[in-house]
Amino acid sequence: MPAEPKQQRALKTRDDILRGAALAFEDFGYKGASMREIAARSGVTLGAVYFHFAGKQELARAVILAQPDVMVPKLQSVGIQRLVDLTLVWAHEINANPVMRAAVRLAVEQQAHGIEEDTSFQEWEVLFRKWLEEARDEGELAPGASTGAVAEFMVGAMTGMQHHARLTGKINTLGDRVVRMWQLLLPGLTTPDVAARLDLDPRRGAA
Amino acid sequence: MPAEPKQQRALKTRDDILRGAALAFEDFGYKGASMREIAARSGVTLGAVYFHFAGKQELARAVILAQPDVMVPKLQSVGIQRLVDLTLVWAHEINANPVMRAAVRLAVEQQAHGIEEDTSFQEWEVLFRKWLEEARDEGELAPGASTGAVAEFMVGAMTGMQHHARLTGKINTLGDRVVRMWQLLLPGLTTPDVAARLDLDPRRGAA
DNA sequence: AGAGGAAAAACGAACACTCGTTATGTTAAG
DNA sequence: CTTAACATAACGAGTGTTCGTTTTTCCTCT
Repeated sequence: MPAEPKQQRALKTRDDILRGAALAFEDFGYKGASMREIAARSGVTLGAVYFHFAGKQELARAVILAQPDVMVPKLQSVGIQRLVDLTLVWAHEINANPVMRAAVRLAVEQQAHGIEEDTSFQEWEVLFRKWLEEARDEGELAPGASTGAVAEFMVGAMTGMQHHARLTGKINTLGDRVVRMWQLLLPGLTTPDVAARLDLDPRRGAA
Repeated sequence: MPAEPKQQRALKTRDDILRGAALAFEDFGYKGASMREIAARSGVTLGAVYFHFAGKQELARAVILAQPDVMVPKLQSVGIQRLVDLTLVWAHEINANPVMRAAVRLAVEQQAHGIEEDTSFQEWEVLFRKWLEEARDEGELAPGASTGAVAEFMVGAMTGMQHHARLTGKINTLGDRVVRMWQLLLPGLTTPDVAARLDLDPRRGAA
């Protein structure tokens, strides 16, 4: 951030740029989205973009960091139901918020462009394992389930599902796909009675 | 292919270029890999690259088409075991063959660059469902399982796992991850006795 | 209240560079 | 000597970024 904004219109255009950048990054990826395309989609000129952001890298990082941490709160459920709700909220947010979609794509493409900021992968994995262990403490998990391995697999599966849904153009089916994932996973993850009383309605994602 | 090769050394350099292109595409993606980088990694100059390939698009398509269809044969197993073996061979091939890794990345990135050639997604999904239905015909599947939904999920999960393993730098753990996927999926997919007699050794991937 | 001015914000042209591609030159094989 | 196989150099378009300029906003002083 080369300048702390001191006028309200600055914040407005800064937001416009962030949204425009998200749209461009989502469509073309980091390398494919040009600063001119970003400026065009933001409704501003190149100079304005460089007034608010130091360069392309920081713009991408700003998009990644703009994904709200709103995901975690708002959920008063506990145990596995909380884990389910987390994925449903994630699915809902993905196809409601373009900034979130761009952030996921950028985080996945990252590696070479010095963004680092693992932000999504290890963070999600840690979060998943945390709730899994809480579920195990409440006796909801099947005896053989390893929380680390399950969390690792779920993070990969979720990003893969998002990828698959985006490429096939059916991003709006993400919620249903998440539900089907749970229907497949639950028998091996928990006891039948726990699985039976879980609420798998994708509409739980809209908090 | 702008020229059918008429000398043997031409075939050698053509292979060098294909391998160099695969390495570059794997590291930087389609847009990020420059023709100069490809030429450098191939040990030749730009002119040689353009003598053997018409352009970047065709070079990428050649890399994709170079992935051997060796996956399907060599497996004399049937039913779900065959499906398991298919994923294990895939995992083994991924971290043994750089051309395969590049092909997967290119196929996943495709979309905008006019490569099309879906080659991986719908094809894999069709293949998976085919073996799933064969497994159901042999009575190995649990009554509630939908072959279409399972195949769709597995394709997404597999590409997601590959992505996750590559980003975290642990591509060699792919086989173990595939095994853990099956351990999670099988309880909800088949009957306990069928699951018990399956062989999940990742070394089955090395045909 | 209203003119003056400084700083903030946005503009737009230009720079240095890399890109994919092509044209031309040079070497090796038959 | 002819042509295939490669090397070298250049072109035009597009890239990220910089910079001088203009416009807008806000604060001050009479």
